[in-house]
Amino acid sequence: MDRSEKDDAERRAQERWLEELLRAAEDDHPKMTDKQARIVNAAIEIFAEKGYSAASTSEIASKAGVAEGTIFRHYKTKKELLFSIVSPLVAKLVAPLVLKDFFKVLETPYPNYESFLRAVIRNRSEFVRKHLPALRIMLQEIPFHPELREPYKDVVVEGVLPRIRRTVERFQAEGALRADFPSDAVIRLTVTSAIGFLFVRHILMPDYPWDEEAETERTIDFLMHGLAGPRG
Amino acid sequence: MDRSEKDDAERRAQERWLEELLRAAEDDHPKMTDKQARIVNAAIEIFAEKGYSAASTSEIASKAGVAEGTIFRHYKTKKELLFSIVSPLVAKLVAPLVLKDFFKVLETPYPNYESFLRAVIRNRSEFVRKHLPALRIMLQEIPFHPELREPYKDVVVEGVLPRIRRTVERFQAEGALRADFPSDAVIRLTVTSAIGFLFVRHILMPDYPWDEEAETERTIDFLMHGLAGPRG
Amino acid sequence: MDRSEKDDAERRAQERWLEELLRAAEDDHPKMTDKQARIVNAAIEIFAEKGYSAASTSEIASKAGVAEGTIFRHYKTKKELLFSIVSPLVAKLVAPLVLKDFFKVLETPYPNYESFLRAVIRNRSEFVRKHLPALRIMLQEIPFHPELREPYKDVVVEGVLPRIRRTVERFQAEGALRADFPSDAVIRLTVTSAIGFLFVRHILMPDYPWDEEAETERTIDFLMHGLAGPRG
Amino acid sequence: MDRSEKDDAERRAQERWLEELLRAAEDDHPKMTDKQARIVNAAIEIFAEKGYSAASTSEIASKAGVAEGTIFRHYKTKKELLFSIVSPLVAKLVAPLVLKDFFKVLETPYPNYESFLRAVIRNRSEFVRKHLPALRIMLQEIPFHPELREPYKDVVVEGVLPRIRRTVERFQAEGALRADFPSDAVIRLTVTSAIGFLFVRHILMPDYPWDEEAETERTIDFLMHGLAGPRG
DNA sequence: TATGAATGAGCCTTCATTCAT
DNA sequence: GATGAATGAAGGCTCATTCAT
Repeated sequence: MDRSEKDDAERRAQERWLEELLRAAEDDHPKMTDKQARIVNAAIEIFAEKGYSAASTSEIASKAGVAEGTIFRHYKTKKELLFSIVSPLVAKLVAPLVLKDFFKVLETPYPNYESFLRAVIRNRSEFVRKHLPALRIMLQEIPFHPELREPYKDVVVEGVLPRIRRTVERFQAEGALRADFPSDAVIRLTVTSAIGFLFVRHILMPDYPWDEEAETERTIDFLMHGLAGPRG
Repeated sequence: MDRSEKDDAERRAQERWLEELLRAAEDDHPKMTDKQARIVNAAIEIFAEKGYSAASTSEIASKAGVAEGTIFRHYKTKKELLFSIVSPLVAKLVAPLVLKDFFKVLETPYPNYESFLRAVIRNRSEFVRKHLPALRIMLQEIPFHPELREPYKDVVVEGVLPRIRRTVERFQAEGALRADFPSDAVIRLTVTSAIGFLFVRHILMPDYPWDEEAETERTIDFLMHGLAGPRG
Repeated sequence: MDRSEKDDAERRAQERWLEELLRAAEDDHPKMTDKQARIVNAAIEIFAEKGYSAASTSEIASKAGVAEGTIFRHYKTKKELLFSIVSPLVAKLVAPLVLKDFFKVLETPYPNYESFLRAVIRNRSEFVRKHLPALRIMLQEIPFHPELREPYKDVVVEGVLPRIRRTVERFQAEGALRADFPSDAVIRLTVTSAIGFLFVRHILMPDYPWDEEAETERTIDFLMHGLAGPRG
Repeated sequence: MDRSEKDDAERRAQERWLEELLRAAEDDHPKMTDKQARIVNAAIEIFAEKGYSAASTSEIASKAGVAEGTIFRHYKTKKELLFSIVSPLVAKLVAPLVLKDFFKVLETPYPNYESFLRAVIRNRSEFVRKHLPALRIMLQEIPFHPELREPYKDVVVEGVLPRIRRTVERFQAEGALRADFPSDAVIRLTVTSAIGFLFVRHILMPDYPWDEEAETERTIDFLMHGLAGPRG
């Protein structure tokens, strides 16, 4: 009992620490004039509502309560306005993955896939809630703007993925995750389950009376059972 | 042995039957003139490539090798052209769900969640491969066109979902699926895992050297373990 | 008497022949629709009146009696419209200079700088009268559009000028033109006098009651006296 | 010999005196703040490079290193800035013509068309070199701004021209200039030859390796031969 | 006096749609 | 049915000009 209580405490500590870490990687919002902020907010609203291409700068201007020319004083083009919204978001999504400390938690004496998932899912859920409209825009526009993906492609494929793969393989070797799946499959199933949850929760059915805590736990429980190793 | 062999045969029969059923619900292609077909194909290509709003009818016309006016002889508006592509697709996606026979398989003497998943996933994978560009367009445009969702909303929420829920709950009652999850959670996890697989397989990483058969089985295995009941 | 009468006849024949030659190099006007012609005419009028940059396509459209969009069906950009007016004009100005036969007249048994000048000045005067507004535009815009000059630069500098130089030098050697000037100076004085006349006549003071015939002769007479060699 | 030496001395004196006179009519440059001077210089550069209409005040401001608003503190409008550059130039070009003393030289005991031309051409050549970019602008914009010409029209047509005409006619009567040309033709040929030289020298081919002294003399020699009277 | 953010009219250009042939 | 010239509204963007600081 003593032992597992201590473990639990450890795990909770881990989770808190990771959430801290993730949260820390997010604050920025450079100084903006009042007008600029209104432009960005109006743009987010309208891009989210009708899509980037179908949104007109004149509509954005009038919703922001500024002259159309004012938009172009702050952003050279409509596209630059879009990118000013989406780029930092993509950056913030990738940021934690490249933090030196991000995966370190899994190398602690009490490594724990479950705690890790919990921390990440919670944090990302908060993140999604906070940036929902801009994320909608990002999902819509990323397919049409390679410039948004390009800078991160190599980082993810060559930097992040191998690290995750190694981590997963260690868990598999230790018997914590099933070893009959290639590590890539484990990653895929983990990620789609987590993102699937966030997508359904925040985008597909945001108005469903979610018990977020419970649903998060269920998703994790489902994942852990689905991926459990002999020891799991 | 005899028993399980018989069961296996049954299951395979079920799967085949369901795949037949799903496939049968798909053939249509109303009579189109050659020109019309070229217009639609060009539109699919260009909508997929740059999005509906950013695509121009003149570009579609020239890719289709017809005059611009010809498009408007067949489709009153650009939007009607979009809908002529996307609407039948949405219909075909919903169609099997409302087939009287679709869930009947689950009421047979050898009900089997796993077989059911296998049949559905395989069929949808084939479906996605066949309609990939149009599905891309659908995913892009559905958020901006309630008219595309509206006709199916009630059917799904009031017709399909309750039926699935009942089915899942029967499996839970029988101990085939875990009963500690609400049926909605079971459905959500099932659907997001399946769709997640199809999305990664066909849209996110279509060029990855997939072993489709194996990956499908892994996804099902993962799901079954994640959702296994005491008997599972 | 006989002799000089015969010479005179020869010279007149030469002049007629050269004028023919110059005139022949000019007819084109590719097929244009009525609308296109109206657009071009309106553009010429307005470009001439207020300059290319200060002219607006909407004004051109309304003067041409067409919709603004119609302009851009025929000319991709406003600049292309400008060039469609000016480019052929520059071409036509250079064209005679590169004709094989153009300077041949000066190699005939009765070479005659004077006749040559007369033919050229008369023809160019007619040319200017015919294309006055477009020439105005050309003069205005050529400094700002190297693309208009570039194609002819080498042709003139390497092809035409040396030929003129040789011709002038032959006249100088024969004593028909003064030999104490470099050939380049002779050319410069000839050209500026001729163009100066055309400029004053058609652009600077088009409303002055010119006796064109007399003034042309005076210009030639002035030139011939100014450039006369010992034999002249 | 004595006589002609004395004449030559007279002539050189005349030339020097006239050049003095012309030069004296030019100094002005009203007091300008440093900023204003930078604005004007930047404007000259940019107007000359791309034309008045195509130049933007913001580009001028940034080249001048001042804020955009600063331009409008000194010049109510962009046009006023243009005029502040061009108007004084036009004035300076006309100024010598209306000087009481300007033609007086021609009424001295040793009147001399040639000396007069030499003095004027030299002076204007210096003038052009000094004000080249602004002169370019003037040439470009004068056709579009009657306000620039208007104030001088009457002065020139009614004041200056008749005086020149009288002078020329006196030379003709004296046999110094050919009398078979109307005085207007003599004036035209003189002016276009002189301006033609300056134009070719400074604008059309500023990079040609001019021997300015020799070329000026040739131009004058050419003019004098072309216009020589029986006595010339 | 100097600034530069803000303005909004107006520019060039695109585009869905119409219609005479 | 098919064409493609013509349309004109609307779009993104520029620019001379104003004004609070």
